[in-house]
Amino acid sequence: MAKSDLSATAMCTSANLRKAARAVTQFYDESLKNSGLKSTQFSLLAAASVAGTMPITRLAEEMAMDRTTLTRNLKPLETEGLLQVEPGEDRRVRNVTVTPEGEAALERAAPMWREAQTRMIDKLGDERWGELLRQLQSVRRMLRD
Amino acid sequence: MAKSDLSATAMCTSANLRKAARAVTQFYDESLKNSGLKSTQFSLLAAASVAGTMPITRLAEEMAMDRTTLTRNLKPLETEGLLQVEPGEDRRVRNVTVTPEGEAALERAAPMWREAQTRMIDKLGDERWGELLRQLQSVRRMLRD
DNA sequence: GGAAATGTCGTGTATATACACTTACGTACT
DNA sequence: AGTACGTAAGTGTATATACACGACATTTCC
Repeated sequence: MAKSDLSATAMCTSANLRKAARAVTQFYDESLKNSGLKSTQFSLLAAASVAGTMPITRLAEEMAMDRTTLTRNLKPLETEGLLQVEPGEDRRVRNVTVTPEGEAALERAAPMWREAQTRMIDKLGDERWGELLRQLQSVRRMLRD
Repeated sequence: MAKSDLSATAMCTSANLRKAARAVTQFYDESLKNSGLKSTQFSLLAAASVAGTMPITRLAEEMAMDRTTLTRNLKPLETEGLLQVEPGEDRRVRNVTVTPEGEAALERAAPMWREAQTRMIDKLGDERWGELLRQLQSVRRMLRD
């Protein structure tokens, strides 16, 4: 690869996505600092809350996350008592449920998340922000097919 | 946070970015499978190659990555002999340089990366892909200011 | 010339991410 | 009943990510 070929650095979809994800995650983490939750944990907890009781594999699909990654990510939240993982009827399955403590933690964190979200939208502008979200969803949809 | 409030899951900029980043990184990793490099390593090596010899902190800024993260990410590449980290004139500084072996590894991986990139652009369409990249760069620019 | 401030870096710790492999359960077929 | 296949999940291993802290080098300022 010639030294002058910038495409793999400047144009790589994957690298650009990760780069932006790092920057934005730090931005949200800054706001969530005093919530006791990181962005990743807040997202996971919120997703689990909305989903209700749900097997690990299905929740992993929702999050576009490897199943084994989810298993590890559940650990700290489970330790904190924010969610529960219990066997289902089918004893192969383990179901994830947000505990009342988990819901309370979400309630506490929500305003901080909202503050970050608002600042983000202000910075980007409503228009551009909406477009970005559409693009991201579009990407995921394309990769599923 | 009410159970019906989907905004923190469906609309969170941070969560959506990470989600897309996971999906796309896996997509690129699939293509890079036989290169011996992961997406992250390929990007880092490519960035270091383009940058030439450069201190860790400066390279970290280029990559919008925490300095200490970069330090850890350099390890496997250094172990493989793909890059070198050496003290500079200013003895606080440690300079990163891609070795000839590293350049060779980039050459070998480049076609696989290009294949993923092409498939990606095909899937999204030129128009939408360009728009996505602009959005991502826009986000990073906004966060710097 | 020496103290104080600043700049560059590594490590300890904790979480996030995913692949390969294994284990255990359920279902269908004979 | 028993085998074969498929499904759900955990673990081992390796890398990615970042914060708090401390070590050491340079610069600044008296």
